[in-house]
Amino acid sequence: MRLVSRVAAAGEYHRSMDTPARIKLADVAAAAGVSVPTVSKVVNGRYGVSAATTEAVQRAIDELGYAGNLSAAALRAGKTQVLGVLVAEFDPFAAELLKGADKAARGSGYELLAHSGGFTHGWERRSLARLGGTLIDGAVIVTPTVLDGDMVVPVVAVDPHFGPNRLPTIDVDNFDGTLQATHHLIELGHRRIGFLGGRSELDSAQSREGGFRHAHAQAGLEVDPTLVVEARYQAELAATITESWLDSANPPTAIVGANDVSAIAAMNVAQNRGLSVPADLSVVGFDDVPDAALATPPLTTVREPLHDMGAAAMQMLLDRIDGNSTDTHVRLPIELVLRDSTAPPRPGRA
Amino acid sequence: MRLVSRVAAAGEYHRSMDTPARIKLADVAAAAGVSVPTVSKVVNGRYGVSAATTEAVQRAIDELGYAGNLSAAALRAGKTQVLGVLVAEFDPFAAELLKGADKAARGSGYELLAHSGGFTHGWERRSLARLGGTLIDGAVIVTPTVLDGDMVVPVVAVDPHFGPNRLPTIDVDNFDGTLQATHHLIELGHRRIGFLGGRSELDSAQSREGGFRHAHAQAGLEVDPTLVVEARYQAELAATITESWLDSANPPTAIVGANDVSAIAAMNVAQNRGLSVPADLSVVGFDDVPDAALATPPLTTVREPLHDMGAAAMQMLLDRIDGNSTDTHVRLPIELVLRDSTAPPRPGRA
DNA sequence: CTGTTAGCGCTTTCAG
DNA sequence: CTGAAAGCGCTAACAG
Repeated sequence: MRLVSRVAAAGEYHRSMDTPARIKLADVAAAAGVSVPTVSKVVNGRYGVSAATTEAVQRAIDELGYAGNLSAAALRAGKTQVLGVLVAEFDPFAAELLKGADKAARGSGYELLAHSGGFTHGWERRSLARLGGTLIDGAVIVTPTVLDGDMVVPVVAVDPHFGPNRLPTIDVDNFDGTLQATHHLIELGHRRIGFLGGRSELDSAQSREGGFRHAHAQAGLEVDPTLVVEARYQAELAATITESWLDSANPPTAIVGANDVSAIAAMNVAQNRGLSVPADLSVVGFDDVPDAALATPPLTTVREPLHDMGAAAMQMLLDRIDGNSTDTHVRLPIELVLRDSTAPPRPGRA
Repeated sequence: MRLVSRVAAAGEYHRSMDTPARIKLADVAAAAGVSVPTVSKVVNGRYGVSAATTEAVQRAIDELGYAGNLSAAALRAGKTQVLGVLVAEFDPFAAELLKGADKAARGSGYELLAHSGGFTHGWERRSLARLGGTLIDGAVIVTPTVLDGDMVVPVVAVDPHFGPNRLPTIDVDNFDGTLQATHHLIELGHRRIGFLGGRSELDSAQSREGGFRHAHAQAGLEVDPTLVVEARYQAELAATITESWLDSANPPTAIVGANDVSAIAAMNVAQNRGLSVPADLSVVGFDDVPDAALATPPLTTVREPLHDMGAAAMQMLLDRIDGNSTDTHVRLPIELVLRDSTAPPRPGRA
């Protein structure tokens, strides 16, 4: 007997040295002299507890600093008043969306949890399965690549890489983006324009190429097939393709990148060859990531309203959860941001 | 017997209509023809499972797309291989830190969960209590104001508003920041410089005021007591104070804001009075939030390396968890970013 | 109004 | 090597 209690005391002493005891419902119940379920009712504001008891429990809660255990509550109740924003990684794109989503969620009665699922294939599905249904009551998923069928919880996708037909979606008019960008170059006088395409299996990439082609058609221009190559949104590929174009007998005077990364890579290649951007080569990007404005020269590009997209996605999720949802697709406007990487072609080279 | 199975079948059918069945360990076990604990062992890579069984289980997992339930696992095991970044809200400051933390966590074997606790007093403690110990194995807390004593899980604070003595901390040299900013103004020729102070109860605010004063001392200059006023990091207060300074008989020719918000408010006040910034009034801020660069004119300010701070905090947390931790305080360098809101004072007014 | 009972999905002994 | 039993902290029924 004596021994046991001394051991216990030692254990507690040790614990208080590093990790203090996590106070739980049972501790509060003991302190208030009531049962565990009663405390639970008070915590969750359920009816059927006397004012006196409520007050006693509340005092115990405050004194002990009880804050609950999300995992346990989630597991049991199946809902949590927490919404998730699921991303592959916290990159600039995702961070911006997150800010918008946070703002939209404010005051909704839901807390926000953002989760980065890593780069592995199928992160969308895995994150959703691991968190959905217990930890989070719904999710905004950012740029999912694969995600089919019914979900365990309400889900809204932002800029999914597979048309807006499968999931409630927030996206931008990718077609219109490259349309404007290409139109801008044509208006400056460019006639040979290269297109560094995205990942052709993705919906967004196809739309962006479509806009590029349509701008040419509108202007009565032919698209040289050798000037439309798939750079798969990657810097290295974009650089290689740009090299080969500039090596050719009849190089383009301007390039449209399907994303900023490709466009910036193209600028670098040109500049490393002693060419001037935009005097010798004009370049336009897509996305307007922070790097675009910081590039030398600052990159003309198509801006997506990231902040608004995050807010719109969260709002749509909230609507779906409340049940008063009708929208299934919101498309936000893009905007061509003119900076210093575009100019008329050199005389005689157009 | 017969009845029971028909009821079950009906239940499953109905469920597949809206929310598909959440597959659990038991489902996998049934499919693989083994017990639940055996599947658990396979999932967690424990020893003591035959190769044949492992393979069968693995196949069932893949087929069913099992992904586990974080809440349940957390509740039982007490650890999750997930680390948290706790913030009051996902503002630009927090988003930037998050990116850095994400990068540092990559490849560590931990996933990242970011949580915005809202604006309520004591969000730091509540978020930590709700998530700590079950959902997350450790946390980086951004700009906590109150947080004492021992924590339930390893914790690292970023830019806490109370000296670096209580928690492992990542911060910047606030003193050096305003020192450099003020020195810059003095070098330009300014002699009457106003200081829009922060919240004086906070450690960071005191250091920033200290740097301001020290720069004067170094230059052999007196600080006019009427030119050091507490704006509490708030735009409205900063505006009011600036108004009164500009109304005075001997107004300052330059202003140092304890944060960018104050500085930008001061610029607006001056410009609304028809004064030119920087010709009539030079202004310097602190933080380098995105608004600073976008202000008119772009604000000269003290930049904190947010990205690096997030990464350093995560690294410190990882070290603490691994036990091979020695550092308890890392201080990152600030940098004075010269933009267009500072210039020499008008001749004869210095 | 309060407490007892049961169980969410998972992991951990510990028998077999 | 495998399964049966117990329980993490909490909440939803129900009984008292």
